[in-house]
Amino acid sequence: METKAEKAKAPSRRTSITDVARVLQVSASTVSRALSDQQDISKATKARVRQVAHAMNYQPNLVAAGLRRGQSKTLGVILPHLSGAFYPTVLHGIEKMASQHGYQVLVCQSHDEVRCEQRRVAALLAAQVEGILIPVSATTLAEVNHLAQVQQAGTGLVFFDRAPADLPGSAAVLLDTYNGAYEAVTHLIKGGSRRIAHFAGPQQVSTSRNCQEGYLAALRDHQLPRGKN
DNA sequence: GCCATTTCACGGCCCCAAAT
DNA sequence: ATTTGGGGCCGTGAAATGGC
Repeated sequence: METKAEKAKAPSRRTSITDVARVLQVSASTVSRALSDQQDISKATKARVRQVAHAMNYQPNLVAAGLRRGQSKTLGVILPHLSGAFYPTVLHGIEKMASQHGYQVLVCQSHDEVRCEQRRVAALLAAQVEGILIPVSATTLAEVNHLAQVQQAGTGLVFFDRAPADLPGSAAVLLDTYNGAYEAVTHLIKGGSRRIAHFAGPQQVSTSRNCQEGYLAALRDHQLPRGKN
């Protein structure tokens, strides 16, 4: 019967630093240090290790490294969807900054649905991500227990674009859509475009409630009737 | 046979000791 | 002083072991 050690040597297993070390007849420690370019390894050894590792198609196991370090160097991003221009642009910025700081990014979609968002949050916590960036789904605003669990786990949590109102202690990067809409309408009115300013209804202005409220507040403050609907 | 407990393996990093 | 080796550790799950 096959032993555990023999199973571990199955040919389908991916190449580890132990395999590279065995070929080079050095220790796994030496391979690890050579591949991470530490100073206390000779140039000749580094070159040999890299050559053999490349030839054996070695890929570092980030899970194992994170296990020892106690950090995964991975961030999770949960987006409602990947369509349109906004979220892909934000994701590009997140990945760029994460990469600059040595972090990987895991991206999931919530499909703008709280149940799906809960599953994605659980999966990212299980993957030991160090932080989660998320614009909460449209149906999450009244149901934030899964997000509170992220905080309780000591995992970083940053909202962007949309954030729940009743989750103290969380960080958020938000667009000021209320004041943006208010300022835009005020600018039109002061520029003499009173008709243009109240031509549309709030739902034509934006799907964002904040934006709609800013629009309506500006009309009210400048004593204009609200738009079509 | 079933259940609970213990042991082991996984991959890579860190620290200390030993060799040169 | 520099380079390398070896053991321990991390969290999890599978396998082995023991007791009933």
